[in-house]
Amino acid sequence: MEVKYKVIAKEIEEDIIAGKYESSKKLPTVEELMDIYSVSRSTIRQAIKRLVEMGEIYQVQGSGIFIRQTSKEGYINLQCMRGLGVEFGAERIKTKVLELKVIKSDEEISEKMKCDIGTELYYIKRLRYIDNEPYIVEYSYYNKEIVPYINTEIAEKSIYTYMAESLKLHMGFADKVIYCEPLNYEHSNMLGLNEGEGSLTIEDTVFLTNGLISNTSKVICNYKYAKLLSLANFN
Amino acid sequence: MEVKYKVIAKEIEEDIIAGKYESSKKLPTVEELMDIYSVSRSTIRQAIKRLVEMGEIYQVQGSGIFIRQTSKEGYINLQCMRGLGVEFGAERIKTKVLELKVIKSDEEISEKMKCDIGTELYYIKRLRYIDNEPYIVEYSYYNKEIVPYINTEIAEKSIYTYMAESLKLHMGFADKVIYCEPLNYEHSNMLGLNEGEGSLTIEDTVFLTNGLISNTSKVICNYKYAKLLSLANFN
DNA sequence: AAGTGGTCTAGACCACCGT
DNA sequence: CGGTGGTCTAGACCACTTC
Repeated sequence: MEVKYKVIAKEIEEDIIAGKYESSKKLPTVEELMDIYSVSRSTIRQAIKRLVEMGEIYQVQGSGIFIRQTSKEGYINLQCMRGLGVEFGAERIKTKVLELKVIKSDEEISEKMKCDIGTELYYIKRLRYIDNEPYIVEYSYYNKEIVPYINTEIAEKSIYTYMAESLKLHMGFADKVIYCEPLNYEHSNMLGLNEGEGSLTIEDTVFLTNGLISNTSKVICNYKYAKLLSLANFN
Repeated sequence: MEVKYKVIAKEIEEDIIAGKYESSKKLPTVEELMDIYSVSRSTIRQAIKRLVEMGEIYQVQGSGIFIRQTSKEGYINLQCMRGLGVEFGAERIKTKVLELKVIKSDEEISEKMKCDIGTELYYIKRLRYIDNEPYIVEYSYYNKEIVPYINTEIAEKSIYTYMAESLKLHMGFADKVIYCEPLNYEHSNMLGLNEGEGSLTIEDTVFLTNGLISNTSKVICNYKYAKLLSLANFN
């Protein structure tokens, strides 16, 4: 994170959040930013590109760099994986670990996680609350060769934070499949809804930067509270 | 689209689809690609970056560029806006235009489209089928100052194609909010489902490259057929 | 140690927007 | 036409993986 363009992107982002450009909705020009940060054009453009991808700003050729005024409040951001705690603030999220055990991968999971059948996996079932309302039911599998140890205490907090900060794993990217499925009896009970009502469901496959799959999850969301946000581009 | 890095990205993508790297799952090195296309390092890196964003490949520092083996078959891709016809093939999609008229923007829509109250808008309601199964109900509003003319014939095909190719509009990016909502009586009938069942719903706001909003839509999807795909990154 | 991707520089020229 | 972003080049050095 100590590379220049990431630091500059972060500083610009903080300026935006602090309201520095609130009046004009416009950032300094690329040239001005080069002067401000004493770096080359391409470094500025890398920083800007990062902010464009994060949905903070957009660029108009010949005109300038403008602030993108999309409220991200209350939405689960699909572009950038951070975990619920980071997204909403750890104090709003409570987690109950319902099951946590080591299992051996069967054919179906091996297919998804591209691992051998019989590979040891952590299987974790959690119920997570937001502002004390049942929010999601989550089933997840972690490859024990990559994540050698998880206990209840860790699973009650953020497993992603644990993986990144304690295990120093480099998480790279994730595939997410999103669909709607009728709730079964158990899940409807857990979420305080009725059987047969819809659920917003997300299936995640998480890859390390080296391309290995660390975990897969199925997340069943309470449709009353869960809203996702995605920022698309035309190509 | 005639810029070098986009052309190169397209060629590499076609090679991938054609199965050129199927055995190794690995692309040539950046250096080799520079030679192959006779361009500079940064042009190759721009092309590669584009393919990374599209979820085609991933890079591992010190190791190489690898093919990302995610099946995109049958999913609506959230990253890149193309319209259903392009996504699934125009022959699989049929569209029935249920309503098409010019209205004046009220407070609620003006808020969403950041236009003045009273601005003329096209209001279009469509039912779209995939493989002859009812797939989505769509309500959309187009700013008439930007899209001055739409008729039923156009709305039966792809409005996006019309905007890009006939009107030469430069579509830039879009916000998408995704949630699940119980179907009302009318929509359940239209989709051949039961009232109260869930629906996967997407609210789109589409921006031109200059930051103006051309249209907003609410798309109610048949949960039995609609699956979305999103590719996330850790930052 | 060799190979390969990641960051950064300095500079040139092009394309588009607004006055 | 001046201002501003978009593309491209050539080259240097760093960081990580692999052997």
